[in-house]
Amino acid sequence: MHTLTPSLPQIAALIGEPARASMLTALMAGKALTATELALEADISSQTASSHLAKLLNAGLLQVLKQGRHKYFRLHSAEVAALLESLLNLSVSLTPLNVSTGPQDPALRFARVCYDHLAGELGVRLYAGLLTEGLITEQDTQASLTEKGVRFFEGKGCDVERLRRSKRPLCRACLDWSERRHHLAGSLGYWLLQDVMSKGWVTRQPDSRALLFSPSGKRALCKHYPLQTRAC
Amino acid sequence: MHTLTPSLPQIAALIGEPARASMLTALMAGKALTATELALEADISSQTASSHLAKLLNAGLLQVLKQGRHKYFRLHSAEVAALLESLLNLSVSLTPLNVSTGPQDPALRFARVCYDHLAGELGVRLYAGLLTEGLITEQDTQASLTEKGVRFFEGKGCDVERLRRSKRPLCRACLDWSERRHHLAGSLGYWLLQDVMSKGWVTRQPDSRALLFSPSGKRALCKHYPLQTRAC
DNA sequence: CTGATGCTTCGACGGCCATCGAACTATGCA
DNA sequence: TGCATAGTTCGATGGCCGTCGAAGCATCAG
Repeated sequence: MHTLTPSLPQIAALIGEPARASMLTALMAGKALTATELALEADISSQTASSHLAKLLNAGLLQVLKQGRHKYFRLHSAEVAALLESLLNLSVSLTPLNVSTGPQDPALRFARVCYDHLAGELGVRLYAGLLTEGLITEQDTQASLTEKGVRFFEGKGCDVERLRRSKRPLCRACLDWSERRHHLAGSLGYWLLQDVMSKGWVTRQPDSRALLFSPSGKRALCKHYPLQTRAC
Repeated sequence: MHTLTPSLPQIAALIGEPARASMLTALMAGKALTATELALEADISSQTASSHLAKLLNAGLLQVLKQGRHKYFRLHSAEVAALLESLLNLSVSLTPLNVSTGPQDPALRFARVCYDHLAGELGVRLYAGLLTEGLITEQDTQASLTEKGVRFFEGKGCDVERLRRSKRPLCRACLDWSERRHHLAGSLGYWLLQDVMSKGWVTRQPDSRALLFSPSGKRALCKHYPLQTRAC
């Protein structure tokens, strides 16, 4: 429960502590994690983690779900995720271009989860393909589904109208951490990731944001979605 | 110049210090301010302010412009402003509804500048009016100009296509600090404020984010733009 | 040159808070 | 019932950093 109404600098200070920032970015993957998992993620003791998590809860940045002797934490709302995302984007945009960006792990660079949608090289190529096929249009960080795009996704079994009625924006362009180009976020980005996961084309690597594509899954993705070729 | 590439928690920690947060939010008004003005704003000595400003500059959050013996600071980019805005929005949305929100000054509550667009009661009523007239549509924080809206604004002398080509999004719904309802942001929001200011309907109060509408200016605004009535 | 103003650097002080050991409670398993 | 594990509370320690006084540059006015 929130005891004090957190002000802007208080929220920023909470995120400004490296251990807490580690936990929060770990939760960007969208999965709920336990206190010990988060302690490992941040490389701190469980006591310290407990104190941090209490503060984040108290400020309303996290939700908690008790299950037996475990406590599962997740981000409180999409607004919190959006804040973390804009922080991440800013830190990326402030980083000089000559240093290598993002994670080193090739699997992470290739395909990973960003909060709840597809990121990495594959996410960027998919977004670019949707754009060149005229299925979405872009104006800065604001993307919209075209008429053609609506027909395309409904042909894949997506209830676009239902997504549109949800609280989150339908399409958003999210700046990719490692690629520095946009990938698809928003409720449609969420639906898309769910779709390719439900079809078994991809599986989540345990304890990581990385996504593992089977060879056949990768072929299927290329066939059913317009991926831009690597070259460009 | 940026010596180190600031990471996410570093950026957050910079904003998390109350004095620095004061300076940054003061700069949200869009005007460039001198070091002493910012020191006054944050209620700290000039030495301390100098140290804070050096850190913000070094992290790439601010730009500086030397003019004689003065230094004018402003936010480095629209991305920084967007980050501050999402922080502000989150702190508003986390604040319980039973406490009075936003500034006490009635002039500030009525009309003020939010970075570079119109906020306050008038901004909220204008946004609602645009919505009910079908000039814009809204899906969560994503607003778009309708065909009718394009014709409306072009009739007012706005080059919508040019705005669309700018780096910023054309329309954005920005959660109003005092009113807790949306007002119009994005490049169109910027154009609109410039328009009403160039027409002399409103003037900026010196050293404040408040906007002063003359009686005739207010009438003109009501006549030329669809303001929602106070009641709703 | 002289004085005034804007801003910076240096150094010392002080407070806040992240950290972890130790001890404790709560849940699950056999 | 007893042991193991998850999580919390308390207290002591230590480090980081915001703060301002004093002194030092730079710029401008005369």
